[in-house]
Amino acid sequence: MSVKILIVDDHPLVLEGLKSLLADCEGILVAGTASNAIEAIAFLKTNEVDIAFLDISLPDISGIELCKKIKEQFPSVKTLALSTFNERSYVSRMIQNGASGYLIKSSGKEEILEAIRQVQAGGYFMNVNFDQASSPAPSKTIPFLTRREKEVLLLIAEGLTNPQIAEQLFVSVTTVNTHRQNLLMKFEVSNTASLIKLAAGLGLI
Amino acid sequence: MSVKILIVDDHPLVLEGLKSLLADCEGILVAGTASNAIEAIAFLKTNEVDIAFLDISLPDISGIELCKKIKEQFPSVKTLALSTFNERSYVSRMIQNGASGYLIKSSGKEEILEAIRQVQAGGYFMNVNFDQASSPAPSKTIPFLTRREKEVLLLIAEGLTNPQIAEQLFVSVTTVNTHRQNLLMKFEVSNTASLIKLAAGLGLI
DNA sequence: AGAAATATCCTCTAAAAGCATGATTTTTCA
DNA sequence: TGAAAAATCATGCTTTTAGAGGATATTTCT
Repeated sequence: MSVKILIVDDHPLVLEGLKSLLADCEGILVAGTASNAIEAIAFLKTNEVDIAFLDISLPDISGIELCKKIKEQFPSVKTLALSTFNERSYVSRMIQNGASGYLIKSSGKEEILEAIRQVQAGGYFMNVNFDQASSPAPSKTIPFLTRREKEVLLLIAEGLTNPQIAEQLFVSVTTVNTHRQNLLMKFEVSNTASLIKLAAGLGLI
Repeated sequence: MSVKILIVDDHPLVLEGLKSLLADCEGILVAGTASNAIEAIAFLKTNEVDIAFLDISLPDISGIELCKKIKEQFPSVKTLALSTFNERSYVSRMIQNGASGYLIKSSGKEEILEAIRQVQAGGYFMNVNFDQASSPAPSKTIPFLTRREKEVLLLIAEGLTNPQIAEQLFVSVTTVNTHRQNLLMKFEVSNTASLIKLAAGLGLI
């Protein structure tokens, strides 16, 4: 019995690459592919799948959200995050949402096969070569942000000043400022530049 | 006579994808692949290549720089930029550096073949479906930054204040401030938050 | 119902950033 | 070698941020 795999990625090249990489491996069957979350969910409703490879950046909803949905609706499907070296920081979120591991897209064939084996056996898989040709940052986890903090962060990123944000959100400037201070605290930075850089790196804005 | 192609990308998946996509096309031969700029240059020194597909984000130097180098050392090699939807803004730089066009990685097989045909015929190729499932921003071009401005931008992104940057660069605070103002002007923004967000989106930091 | 988390508001101070205007020196390159 | 571009510095002013300290509603969840 082959391991049935669903690949979800919006880049045909990645789909093709993974498919061709897995095609000639015995015991592995690429059951289908999807280029967005809707397609992925639809496919899972009508097909049996063992492992789903989820790209983290999808056109409709993020792979993180998709992972959550899949785990809710199809708990038996194991998920593997597919991330580029830029998106590693997402990975912890994925794991929190039930993913069985992640692969960076620069993984070689052996790593991919190893990941499938591990996950199919009920284990976890993570690329270990963390800080090679990529961000030297210790890949921080995303701080937990409240609804309001996210809103404020977004508006800051859009270039609004505190007074403008206050107007937008119908609150006082001091409130906005408090949220701002909390953001700086949670991200452990001391100014807007660092805040936005980090948030951008984490894909939050 | 087949069109000889070199693919330069640090993601094995993309390499595989392109290779398998082009493998069964007559008149096209994937002469080789490289996962970084050094390998690419080395390959070109010893092999004949018609078209080089260049990923924009490479581990050593950017595809943009690589494009320039290739054009200098191997003027007969035509280059095609490979970009993800996030990196479109780089494209104009590529073109300025002599690229014959660009492909977004979400291109389908037909588009890729069409691109090869066009470029081989001495023409240019650009994906036209610009603003579909991607950034709603009008995909700005990267403003031309001077050496010093890039340095300052980087230090700002690292969270340094003007006085700290001045100390780092052994110049006065007013100088740093001037560079900062110029950055804001060139990016057409009015504060650090927007600046960093834009710069991060363009992959500059 | 009650604790905990979240959101809201306040004052005050100092530091930093943003904006305008102008000028000199150094590099770069045609 | 000259013109253009880049880098340097200055002054003065306004707005915004950063930081500290505290306070009161409002949700949320057990």
